[in-house]
Parts: sequence; C-alpha cells; structure tokens
Amino acid sequence: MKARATETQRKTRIQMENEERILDAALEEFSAHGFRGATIDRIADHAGMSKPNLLYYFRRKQDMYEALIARLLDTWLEPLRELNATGDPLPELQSYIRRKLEMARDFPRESRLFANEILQGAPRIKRLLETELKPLVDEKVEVLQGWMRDGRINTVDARHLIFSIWSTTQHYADFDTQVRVILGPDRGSDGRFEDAARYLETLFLDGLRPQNRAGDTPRIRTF
Amino acid sequence: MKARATETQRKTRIQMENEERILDAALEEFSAHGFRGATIDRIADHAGMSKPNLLYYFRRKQDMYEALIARLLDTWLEPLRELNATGDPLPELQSYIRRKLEMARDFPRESRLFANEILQGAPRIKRLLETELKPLVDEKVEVLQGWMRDGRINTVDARHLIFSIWSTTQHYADFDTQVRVILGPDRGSDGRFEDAARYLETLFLDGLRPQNRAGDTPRIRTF
DNA sequence: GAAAATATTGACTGTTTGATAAAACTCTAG
DNA sequence: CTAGAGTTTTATCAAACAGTCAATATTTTC
Repeated sequence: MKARATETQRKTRIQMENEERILDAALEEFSAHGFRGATIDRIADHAGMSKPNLLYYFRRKQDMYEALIARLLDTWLEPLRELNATGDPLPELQSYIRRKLEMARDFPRESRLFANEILQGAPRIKRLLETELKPLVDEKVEVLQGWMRDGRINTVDARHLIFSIWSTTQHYADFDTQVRVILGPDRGSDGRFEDAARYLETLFLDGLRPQNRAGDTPRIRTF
Repeated sequence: MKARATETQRKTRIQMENEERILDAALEEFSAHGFRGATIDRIADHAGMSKPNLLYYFRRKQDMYEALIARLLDTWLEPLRELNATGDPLPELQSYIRRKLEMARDFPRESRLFANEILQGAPRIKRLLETELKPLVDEKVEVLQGWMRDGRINTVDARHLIFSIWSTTQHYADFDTQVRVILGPDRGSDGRFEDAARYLETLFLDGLRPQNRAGDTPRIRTF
C-alpha cells in the first residue's frame, strides 16, 4: 500500500469513487446529527460499505468531517467573493441574495453541516473562520461602506447587513422542516424559493414601511 | 416510593431543586451537541450528580429532552402571541423584533436547542409544530395581511416576513460564535445587540434603497 | 424518635461506538 | 499470466454509552 497522504493526487478509480460515496454519506449524517451525533456505522451503511472498509479510506471520523468542511467553506464564500465593488449597489446586493438563496436550495445539507458546526461553537473551524471568513467580510464591508458614503444605499451597519442576508437565506435550508410545516404542502420546493426570493427582494430594497414615493400610483382600496 | 407521574404536582423541595439543576445541565449539553450528541454522563457531571441519581429523576435521556422542549415552546411563541392586531403596525412589528432579539440575547441556549431540533428534522416536535406553532402563525398572518390590505404596511408575503424576523433575530444566538469572529472583541454582548436592534429596525422599516422621501434633507457628499 | 417515604450510591448489564490487525480477495501494469 | 499494489472482509478490542438493581443513606412525617 502506498501512503495516500504523501503521494498527492495519485488516486485510483476505486479510490475516487469510494471517497465520493463516503463523503456523500458522511454529509448526510453529519448534517443531520452533528459531529458527535453521527456514527461511522451509519455512514458506512449509508455508503453501502463495511465499517473497516470505510476506515481504510478515512482513518478517523474526524478526517471525513474535515474533508467535508474544507470543500464546503470555499463554495460557501463564493457568492460573497463575487460581490463586485464596481457594479451597481442594489443589483449587486440583489444577486448576492439570489445566489445565497440558490445555494440554500441546491445545497441544503452543506448549509446544515455548517449550521451544526457553528451552533456547537465551531470547535473545529474557528481558526478557519478567522483566517478565511473574517478577511473576506472585512473586505466586502469596505465596499458596502463605500456605497453608503456615496449615498448609493441606505446607511446601516454593514456587518449586520451581511448577517441578515446570511440568516434569511440560509433559514430556508437550515429550518426547512419548520418552513414546510408553516407553508403547508401547497407550494413545492421551487415555489417556496420563488416566493422567498420575491419577498427578500422587497424586504432588503424597500422594507415594510408603506411605499408612497413620487411616481407611485396611489393604492386603491378594494372592498 | 410514590409514583411521581400519577400524583401530579406533589413535589419535594429536593425534587424541585434537583430537577432544576438537571434540566439546566441538560439544556447546556443538548443545545451544544444535539440529542444524539449529548450524553447522560456529561449531563450528570455538569449537574454535579451521579448518573443513577440523575436517572432517578428522569428515567430516560429522552424525558429530559422532552421536558426542555415542552417548557421551551411556550416561552418561544410568547412574543408572537403578543403581536397586537389593534395596535399600530410598524410599532407592533418593531417591538416584536425587539422582543425576539431580547430572547436571543437572554436565552441563547434555548434558541440553540430549538435550532438543533429543527436542523435535525424536528423528529421529536414536528407534531407540536403542527398543533401549536402553525395555528398561531396562521392567526398572525391574518393580522399582517389585514394591515397590508389597509395599506398600513408594504405588501409582502406575510409568512416569509415572519421567517425573516425569526431568522435575523435568532441568528445572534444560534450563530453567536461566527458573529463574534466577524465583529471582533471590541463591542461586548450588549453593544452587539444594540447594534443589531438598530440595524434590524432600519432594514425592516426602510430597506436598503437610499431614502429620498419628501421632507428628507438632501444627502451631502463629504470629500 | 421511629417508621415510612424519599434520595443516593456502587456495582453491574448489554449494546454501541471508534478504531485496529491480519487474512483474503481483486484489480491492474508489465 | 502473474506479481505486487490496492481493496475488502472477518474477527476483535477497549472505551463509552443508556439504563437497571439492590443496598444504603437521608429526609420527612407522625
């Protein structure tokens, strides 16, 4: 057996296939039960593989978890990275929100994995948050504050603005169960996310105060 | 020994004290690790009590969990219950947001316990959500829609509005670790929550679009 | 203050869990 | 085809785990 750790990139077909299957199963379990709540047995089961066989590819439970976290964080920050300082502020923010919402729709397990980790105090990724997440946020906060100074968006606390975009969008992945209970079965997943996108657009652009700007047609009461 | 389950309410001093200590320790563990990740040993440790002694008061792990959930949900829904149909819409919503934010500040462990449960698919409280949470939300959605019909608040999807209030406020409890990393140590807990309250007020009332309503003084560019 | 009710403990059980060792099997490059 | 690398399985282990039980200690009640 060759040491897989040292020989970077020399991976068998079987190795690639199995690691993929394992990580998918691990994502399922970790995102549903957290690190401590997930078990190697269940992950192996879910991957259709014996436990020792799984442990041949990932020697420790934590190795799977770390592999998942590593590939996650990069994808996770991509939408924020794309926030373009030279673009128009409102459309930029709108498409940031849309991209985050799409990630919640398309990668709910990843979102829940991340939520689980933070919820439990981020013991395994706090360092990463400080070195990867914080600098990126600081950079984008500068961009937002520039827009505010120029009067191109309302003046608010930029960091809290980012928090509110994260929380509102990720809510649809992390609290999916609750969302379904409240919304009922009428509208499928696509409908839910369309409604959410429409709502969030209004919230972030205009808020809840009744809109009576110049140029608006007066609201008509229907009885 | 008398059966404690049948004789409702006849509780010893020691019983009340110990159940309190146990539930506090259980809250600590469950909120940090989820149901499966928490262990009776650690809860007993944290409560300064032997495991068999703890199990004398709560025969099964699940009993502690259910006791916590039961007392939680009622408190949790109180702010929404207080939303007053006959009040002024914007102040009513503002104080709902403020109350939710105060709960995130004062009961972060409860918030995380709830988040953990939902995150894991709410296997133990889905029924409760349907019988307690949904009807209340439906009732308040009516109130919000009434306000919208009367043009007293902007017209949006009322259910998603509620989601956004839940997610933005609970974020400060559930994602506390991440929030601290981003905000740094400069501002203490009180400052964080003051800033959050101020920001959320602006977001929900006015959104991000630059405010140029009649009566506003024109923004002055400073170079 | 003694009997009855309640509370606590130590020793234990069966099971699950993370992890290892070595034998057996399978694939693939030459 | 075959030798060796790569893969899978069987058997196993010690620790952690949920939960039980009977014996002991403490508190409450009369």
